[in-house]
Amino acid sequence: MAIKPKATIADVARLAGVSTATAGRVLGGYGYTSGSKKDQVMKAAEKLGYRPNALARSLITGKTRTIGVVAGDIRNPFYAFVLRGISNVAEKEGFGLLITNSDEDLQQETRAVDLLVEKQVDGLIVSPCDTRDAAHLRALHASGIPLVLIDRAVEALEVDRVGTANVAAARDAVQRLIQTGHRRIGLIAELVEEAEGGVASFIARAQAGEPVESAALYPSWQRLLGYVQAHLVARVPLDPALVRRAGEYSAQAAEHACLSLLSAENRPTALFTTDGTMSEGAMAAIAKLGLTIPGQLSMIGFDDLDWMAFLPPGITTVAQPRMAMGEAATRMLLEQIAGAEIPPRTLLMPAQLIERGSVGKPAA
Amino acid sequence: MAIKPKATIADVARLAGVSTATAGRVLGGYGYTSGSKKDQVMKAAEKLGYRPNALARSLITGKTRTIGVVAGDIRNPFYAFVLRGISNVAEKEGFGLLITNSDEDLQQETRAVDLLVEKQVDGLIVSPCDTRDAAHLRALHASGIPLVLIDRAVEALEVDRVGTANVAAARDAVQRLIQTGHRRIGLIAELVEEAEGGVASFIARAQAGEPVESAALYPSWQRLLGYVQAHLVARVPLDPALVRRAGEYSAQAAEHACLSLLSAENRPTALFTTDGTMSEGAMAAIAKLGLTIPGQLSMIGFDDLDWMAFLPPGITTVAQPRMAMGEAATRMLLEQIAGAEIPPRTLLMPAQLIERGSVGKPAA
DNA sequence: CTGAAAGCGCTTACAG
DNA sequence: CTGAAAGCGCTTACAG
Repeated sequence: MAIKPKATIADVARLAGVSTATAGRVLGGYGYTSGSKKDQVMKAAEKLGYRPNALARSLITGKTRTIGVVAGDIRNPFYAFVLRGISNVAEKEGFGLLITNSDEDLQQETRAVDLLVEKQVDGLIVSPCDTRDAAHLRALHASGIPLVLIDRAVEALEVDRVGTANVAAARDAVQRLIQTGHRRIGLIAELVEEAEGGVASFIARAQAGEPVESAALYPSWQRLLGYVQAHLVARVPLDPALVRRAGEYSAQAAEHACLSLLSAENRPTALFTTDGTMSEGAMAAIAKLGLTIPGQLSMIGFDDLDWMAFLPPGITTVAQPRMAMGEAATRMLLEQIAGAEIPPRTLLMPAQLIERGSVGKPAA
Repeated sequence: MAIKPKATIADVARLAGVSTATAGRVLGGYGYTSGSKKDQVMKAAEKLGYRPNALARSLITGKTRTIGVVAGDIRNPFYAFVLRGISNVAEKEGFGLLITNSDEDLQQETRAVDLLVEKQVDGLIVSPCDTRDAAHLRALHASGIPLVLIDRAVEALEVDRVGTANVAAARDAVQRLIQTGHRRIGLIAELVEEAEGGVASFIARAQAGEPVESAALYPSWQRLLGYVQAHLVARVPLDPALVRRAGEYSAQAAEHACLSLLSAENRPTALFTTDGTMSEGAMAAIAKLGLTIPGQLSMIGFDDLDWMAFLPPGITTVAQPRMAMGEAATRMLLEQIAGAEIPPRTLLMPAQLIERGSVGKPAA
C-alpha cells in the first residue's frame, strides 16, 4: 500500500524548470503558454502523476463546480428519476452532485441546506417540504446563491422553479374518466397540509370559481383542483365524500384511505390517485378487496411506475416528465451560476396521459 | 438581492478584537480558548453572520468530510436503497455525499472516479461494473484512498467489500421450490459477462463439484451457482435448457428471455429470477402469456419491489438488505477514513426469503 | 509569453 | 491561553 505523496503544481514546475505560474497555466488551461514550455510541463506532470486539487482552485475562484440537491427521499422513484435528470446534465457539464434527503422534514431540510452551503456548492436545487415555512430558503436566496425549486413552490419566494402542470394533468385524467361515462370518481390524495377550512371548504371555493391561488399550493392540492375543474367543466356533480385524504406521504395511509372509500356503500366507479405513492397504496387496497379492473373499478394512476405497465390490464396513468424536470432544473441553475441575470422563471412541464387498460365503462 | 459579502474568520477576529488564530480556535472548535474571548468571538460571528468555508479548512486538513459514490443507476431501486443507506450514516456523521452513475459502463465509471478523486473525497464506495477490468480501482487503492466495494467484487483487489450472500440466497429460494414439489425450475438471469465456456460449461463444472471461484463472480453467476447447488443437494436433475440468460441489465431482455422460456414446450412449473430487473421483466412476460400464479406457474423473485406485495397473489421473493448494505459499507469506509488499520474485510449479508403467495404445488 | 509575489480562508506549529 | 507567522495548493494581477 505505498501511498504516493501527491504531486503539486510546485513539484511539476520544479521538474519542468518553469515557474508555478506557468505550470499552473498549462495544467489549469488558462492564460497563454508557448508550445515548448507546455510540453515540458505536460511531461513533468505525467511523470509525477500530477492530479489537480480542485479544493485549492475553488478556494481562489470561489467556484466549486458542484451543485447541491435536497430531495425528499431518494428511494422514492419520483426523486430517483429527477435526480437522474439532474445528474445527466451535471455530469455533462463536469459538475459534481452533492445529494441529501429531507424526508419531507423542515429541520432536516434546513440542516441539509446548511451542509451544502458550507461545502460551497455553486447552487442548489431543492424540493421544499413546506410551501410557506422556508426561512432558510429565503435567506439562501437573499444571500445571492443560485437556487431552483423543483416540484413545489414557496409562497412569496420568487426564484426559478420547475414543476408539473398539475392542474391540467389532473383535469385531463378526470375528464377522460368522465368521457368514458363515470360520474362517481373517487380521489385518493396526499393533501398533507390542511388548506384553510379543510378539503370540503377548498372544494366549495374551487367550485364557486373563487380564484384559488394555485402556484404555492402543494402538488396534491393542485391535482385536487384539476379534479374539481373537470367536474365543473363537464357539469358533473361532485360528491365530496369521494375525495379522500391520506394526510401523509405513505402507501399505507393511501391504502387505508382507499379501503375505506371502496368499502363504503355507493362506492365510486372510477378512481384517480394523485401521485405514485398514492397509486401504490390504492392498488394494494384494490387487490385486497379483489376488485377487477376495469370491470368493477376503472382507475387512472399518477407517475409511470414499473408495475403499471405489466400489472393486468395495464394501468392508465399520468406520467410526469421526471427526468426532464431534473434536467431542466439543472440547466436553469447552470444559467444562474453562469451569471445570467434572468428574472425568475416558472417552468411548468406537461404530464402525459399514458392510456393502458384500466379505464372502461362503468358497470351498468 | 443584496448579496452580502461573506464574513471570514479575519473579519470576526477584527470585530472581536482577537487574533485570527483565536477566532479560528473558537469557531473551528479546536484548541483552547478562555470563556471571555470565546464569548466575544461568538458574538462577533453572530453579528457578521459568519459561516465557515469548508474548502479552506479542507485544503489544510486534507479532509473534506465528503464521500464519493459510484452507483450503476440511481433510478434502479437497488441502488436507490443502497444510496439511502449510505446517506443515512453519512448524514449522521456529518459527511457529504457526492453521487455519480456509471450506467454499468467502464469508461463512465472511470470518469466518475476521477471526478471524485479530484474533488478530494475522503473515500469512495463503488459498485464496480467489471469484476476484472478495473485498473482505475486498483490505482485508487494503491494510492491509499479509502475504498469499499459494494454488491460486486474485483478479482485480486483486496479491499473492504459488502455484498449479499448470493449463493446461499439463491440456493434457499430454489430449495423452497423443490420442497414444494417442483422439478423443472426455470431461471432468468442477467449473466452479462460470459463465464469461461458459457453457461452450459459453468453449470457442468458446478455440478461436477469443481471448485468454482465464486467471490469475484458477478452476482447473477453466484445466484446461478446457488440454483445449481440446490438441485445437487436435492438430487434433482437439472435441465440446462431451463436456464436463460438475459445478457444485459434490462427488463426488456428479461421479458424476452422469459417469453421464450415459457413458450417452449415442456415449460418449467416454477421460475426463479436473479434480480429485481429480471423479476420485473419476467412478470411482464407472465402477464403477457396470461399464466396464473401459482396455478400454472410458481415464482420466486429477487429484491423486494413495491409491486410484489400487492400484485395478486403476492410474490414470494428474496429480499436483499439493500439499505443495511449501504449503511454497513459506509461504516466500513468511515473506519478506514478514521485511520483504522484493518485487513480487508468481506461482509456478506444474508438475504431474506419473504414468503407470499406465488409458490404452490406444481400442476399435476 | 513568463515569473515573482500576493492571496483565497482557513489551521498549525511555535513562542510567549 | 493567545498571537504572529507560515502554509495548504492553487490562481491572479502585475511587471517585464
